[in-house]
Amino acid sequence: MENTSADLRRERRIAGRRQQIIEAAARLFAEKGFHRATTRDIADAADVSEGTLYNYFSSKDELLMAIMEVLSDMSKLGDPYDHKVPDEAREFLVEMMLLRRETVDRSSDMLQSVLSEILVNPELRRRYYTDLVVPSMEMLTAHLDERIEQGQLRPINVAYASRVIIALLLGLYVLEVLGDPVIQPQWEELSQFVASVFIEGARPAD
Amino acid sequence: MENTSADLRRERRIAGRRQQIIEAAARLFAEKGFHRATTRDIADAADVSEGTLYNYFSSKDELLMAIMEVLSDMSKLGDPYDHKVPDEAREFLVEMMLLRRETVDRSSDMLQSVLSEILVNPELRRRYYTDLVVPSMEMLTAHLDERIEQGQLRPINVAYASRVIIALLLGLYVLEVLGDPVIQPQWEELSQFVASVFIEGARPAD
Amino acid sequence: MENTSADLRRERRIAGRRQQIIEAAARLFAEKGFHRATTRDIADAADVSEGTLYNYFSSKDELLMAIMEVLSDMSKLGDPYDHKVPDEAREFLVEMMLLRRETVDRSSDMLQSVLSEILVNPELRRRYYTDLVVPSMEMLTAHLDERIEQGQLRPINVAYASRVIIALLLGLYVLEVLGDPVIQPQWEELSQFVASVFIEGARPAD
Amino acid sequence: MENTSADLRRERRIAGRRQQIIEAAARLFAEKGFHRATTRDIADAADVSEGTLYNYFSSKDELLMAIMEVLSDMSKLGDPYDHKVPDEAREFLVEMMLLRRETVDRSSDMLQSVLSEILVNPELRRRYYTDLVVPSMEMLTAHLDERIEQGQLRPINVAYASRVIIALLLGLYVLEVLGDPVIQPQWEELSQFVASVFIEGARPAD
DNA sequence: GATGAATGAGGGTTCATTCAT
DNA sequence: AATGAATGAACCCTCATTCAT
Repeated sequence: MENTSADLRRERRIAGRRQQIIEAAARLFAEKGFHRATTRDIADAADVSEGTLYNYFSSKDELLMAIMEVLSDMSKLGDPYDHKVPDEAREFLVEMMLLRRETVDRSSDMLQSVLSEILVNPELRRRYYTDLVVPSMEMLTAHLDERIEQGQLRPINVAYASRVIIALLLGLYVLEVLGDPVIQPQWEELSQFVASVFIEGARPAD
Repeated sequence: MENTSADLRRERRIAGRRQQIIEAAARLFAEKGFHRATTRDIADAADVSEGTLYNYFSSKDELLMAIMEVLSDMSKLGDPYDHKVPDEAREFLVEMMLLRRETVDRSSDMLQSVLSEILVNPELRRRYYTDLVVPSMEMLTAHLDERIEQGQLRPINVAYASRVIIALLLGLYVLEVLGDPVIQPQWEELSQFVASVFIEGARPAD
Repeated sequence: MENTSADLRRERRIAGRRQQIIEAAARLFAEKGFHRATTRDIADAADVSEGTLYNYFSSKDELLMAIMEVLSDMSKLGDPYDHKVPDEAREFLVEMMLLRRETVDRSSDMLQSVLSEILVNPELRRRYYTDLVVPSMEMLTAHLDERIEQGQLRPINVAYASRVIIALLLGLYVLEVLGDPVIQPQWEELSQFVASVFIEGARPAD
Repeated sequence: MENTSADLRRERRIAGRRQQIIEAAARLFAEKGFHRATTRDIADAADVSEGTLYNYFSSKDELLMAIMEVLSDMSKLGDPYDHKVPDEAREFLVEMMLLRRETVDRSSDMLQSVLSEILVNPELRRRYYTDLVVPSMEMLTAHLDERIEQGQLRPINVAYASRVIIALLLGLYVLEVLGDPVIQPQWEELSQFVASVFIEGARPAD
């Protein structure tokens, strides 16, 4: 049975290498951009040779796709709002934004590395939209529908609403990357703000 | 003073060439991305030689900065909401989004060419933030302040509100670029939706 | 008119460069083989930069094809046996072999560079066969037919005969490349020998 | 003596592996050329690992030399014309060409794999010439000498004659590789033709 | 002996930039 | 001012070879 254990160890090492490379690449892509990060940079950062890099990924593009896939897998881990869904719409929104914060913090490099290339690489764009945006949107739509049905929200257009929410989260992320000094440190207050406006509106009390 | 007239003509020709090159570059950057568009591509598209291109811009990066500058100049053309500011908050929001549509439509290539590089190029990022985002944010803040003062809005946190609005517009633009089939064609309805939720909230009528 | 002369000069320089590169490449391919000669080697030998090399040929393969083309053009310069065709079959054969000698001597590098790759590169092989072998064979066939008609030769199978002669020349060239010490220095005697056997045979006089 | 039998088995297995690898290599070298066939290709085709390949051959070049050696050994298997040498010169020539056909058919891959590299690799060239060409030439020379002595041929220059014959066979092989549609299928007729011309010449009967 | 992951030198190719014309 | 040929650094990728298991 030593075989099994040896094989296991090897497999783990291999899986480790893959992840190691992906993480290094994500870090560098986020830092200097996909095109300015050379395969040598990545290999060095991942502490492997360039040759090894190509044993795991058939091209630099493939490496980007692999990052994309990790992101996609991370978001596929089931409905993030499922456990203990707050039964108040406002709480739900706040919770959603806090979850978003966690996700972004955990996958910051990958998100950023992929984001800028997305705007410019059709294949990647398609995958991002179908694998990440669409599922999020559908999940959100379903939740909103339910809220409306339960009378927690008035019957708004959920197609628009989910787009607006997704766009808002995306946009806040971009602003954050641009260096906005407010968004990240005051995320909690911002969440409260968003929820409050979304639920109550900004019209003056009569 | 034939000199003056000749000089004028020359200057105009030069300005013309400059603009010609900038537009070609923006088109290509938007289409294939900054790094995949070669200086030869740009020269060809602008109908000049590569050498000439370098008579007008000292480097490819400089060309990107020039695009950035045009964008920045376009947004500096005074407060876009100034003329006939609607005196109702909802109208103001709708108007703002329709204006945004126009701006985006007019400068789509430039916006897209710059956007993906922004996420990855610190210098560009800084300039985009200070030259485009901050001014927009300040203008918006001022307007919101005024609305609040006039009692058209309740006293919300304008720092957050302006960020949320900017983020929303940015995010919608990104979604649009990603290929979302709803946003661009239904922009007017979306504007109404956003204004409606922003003003009245999504809470059910009691 | 200075334009014309300048243009002319430039065109000549360009044509010169092309030829310069082709010759350097042929020399190196012949010496070390297509695969062992690097583009840097070639550029150095041609006294240009590697970049320039790619301004004239889109790839290393293309360079090989260009050599092939030169060879093909050289052999297309009309029937080499046309002028003063000896009216005796034996003289014709001798003349043919001496001509062959000249051709080989003049294009030795190109021949050798192309030959080894031909055996291994289908596209090149096809081109060599159709562009060089077939025309030679047809020309030879025509000549033999004529000789037969004129009664200088008995009615042999010309399809076989031309193949045999072409094969013989090819084979002698290969042997020469292999370092055979007899063939090249004694080419004239060899020519006489071949003609003599071809015409009279090696059967003992009765 | 179980040792002996085990050793024997081992040796046989080893010899088997060696041959297996050589054959795979020859096949691939013939198909795509020495440089385009990677060690991985060869290992896969031979159904061994790349590591194993290097247990049997110290380098890729060595593998080519091994193929060369096999070829050389095959031709060393004694005078192929020895058994029942026809006592007529014409028969001898025909027989020789038919034998050649067999040899070529049997070792086609090896011949082709080695041939293109020969033209380009000095060491290989030397070995091919001394190990294969020279012996063939000597054998042929001896035979011709004998024929002349026996009065079956007139006293031609055997040094030239043997070179011409070897060159012819080599050249026909090259033409065949180039895709000539006549040579291989009509080898027998071609043999008759060659013998006939060689013996009787192509001069018209008076 | 067998394996195949790891290596890294080196290859072909691209492209921003320069400069003589 | 305009050109475009020339440049060469730098990139992505391949592959023969090694070596720990």
